[in-house]
Amino acid sequence: MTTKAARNTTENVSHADHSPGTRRRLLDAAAELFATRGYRSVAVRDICERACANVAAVNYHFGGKDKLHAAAIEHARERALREDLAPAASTPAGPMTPQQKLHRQLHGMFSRAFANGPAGWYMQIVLREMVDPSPALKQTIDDNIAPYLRKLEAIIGQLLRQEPDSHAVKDLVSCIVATAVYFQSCRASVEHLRPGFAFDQPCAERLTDLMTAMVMHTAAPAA
Amino acid sequence: MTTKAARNTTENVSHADHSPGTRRRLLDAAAELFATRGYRSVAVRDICERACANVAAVNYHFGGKDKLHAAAIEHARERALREDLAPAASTPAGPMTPQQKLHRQLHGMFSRAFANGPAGWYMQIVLREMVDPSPALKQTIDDNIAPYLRKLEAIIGQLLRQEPDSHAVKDLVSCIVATAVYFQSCRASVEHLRPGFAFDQPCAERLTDLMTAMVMHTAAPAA
DNA sequence: CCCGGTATCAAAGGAGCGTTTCATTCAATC
DNA sequence: GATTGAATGAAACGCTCCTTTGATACCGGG
Repeated sequence: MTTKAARNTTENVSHADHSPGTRRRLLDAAAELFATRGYRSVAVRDICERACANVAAVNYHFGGKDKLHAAAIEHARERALREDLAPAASTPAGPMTPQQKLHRQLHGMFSRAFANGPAGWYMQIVLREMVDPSPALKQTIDDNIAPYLRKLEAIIGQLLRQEPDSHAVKDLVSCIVATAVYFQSCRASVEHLRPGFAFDQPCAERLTDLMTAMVMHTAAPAA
Repeated sequence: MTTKAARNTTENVSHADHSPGTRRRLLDAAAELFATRGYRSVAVRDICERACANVAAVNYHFGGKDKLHAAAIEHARERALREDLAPAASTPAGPMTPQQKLHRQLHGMFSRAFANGPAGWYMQIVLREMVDPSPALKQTIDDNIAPYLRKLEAIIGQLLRQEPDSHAVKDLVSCIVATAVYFQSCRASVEHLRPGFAFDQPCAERLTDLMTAMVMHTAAPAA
């Protein structure tokens, strides 16, 4: 921290271009590995090997594995915003029905959860965090998960004509999140239980439709 | 040190207390800890401390942590069969509708997942295994999970009038299992996201009904 | 009383991992 | 050219954890 403060006083421009890339490479490697394997399963040595950096670099640039994890989340979030999967669908122009809003939210979640490459890292890290918590679990939840779930609760509460914090609404949201978490964190089990299961975008569409239909049917059940 | 102190003060008593047998105490302690914290998070020392046994006892009696885990699953399975939660409901006398069968299966799963005490250990260990695999993941799946899921697939396939190995059926089963896994393995996250959420039997009933309704509505959707 | 197998115990071995140390390289500054 | 501080690299430290070792206590059969 003293080094960073000294750097900022002398050269306040940007530390991004001053760092010869090691910091950035560490963030990319960390985001990818944390997304695919979770916090505990990834060793600092793994990240440094992939980033072609020395093991001491993590502590030098970030101050520890936990700090790197937090920084990787923010890094992945920015990358996801920049190179989004479906930027075209971001302006549907016009008011959406609650069902459309729901489908849109769920599609955003599942398509990112099943994405390959940097665009999916953020969602995948955050989903992993729920089953394999880092030391900053509560912070991650408050900053990244809770806001998203509140949006879902609002939409589903509207559809069900119930309070967004009722058990009925929150149970549905939990079921949706659970499904995303499951395919993210139980990949080995799913591959053994459902050989040939494809973790791809068509699958994401299928699950999006299933979850949307589940909510809609719960809101307006059959006779 | 607490262990040592406790043992020093009650040396002879502890020895006489060995009546249940070290092996049995290890199995109980292992099953409970594996059920609540998963394979990796539980240290052999934790199990031995709870079982009032020496750390070497695990390797002496079982041959390693992984073997103890496998034995604990079998031990928990037998205990669950012996002191079941709802033995009364085991003889409903008469043919059941597919919906009744489904509700019964799901209630068995969720009530055990939310149970306190030995009756829930087996289900909880097996659900944990999916997100926190032990070295014998595939064996555990084949022996304990896959048969159960095939039953669910048969019932749901019948309800949906689709092949039990179709995506539609298997996706529904995955969603159900995902929900059980979620509340089992994301307890810390759930407690932070839903303060006051009760991991009790009424909650198990609620989720059972929700999952049953979800399948029924998918089988016969509203107009 | 001795003896051999069983069970337990304290202690240490050995591996993996996060972190630290310290020497060195490099670029900018004076 | 010397100096300064950031950045890197190799090695090691400290810790946790699973496992092993060798000694010891117990106990039924010679």
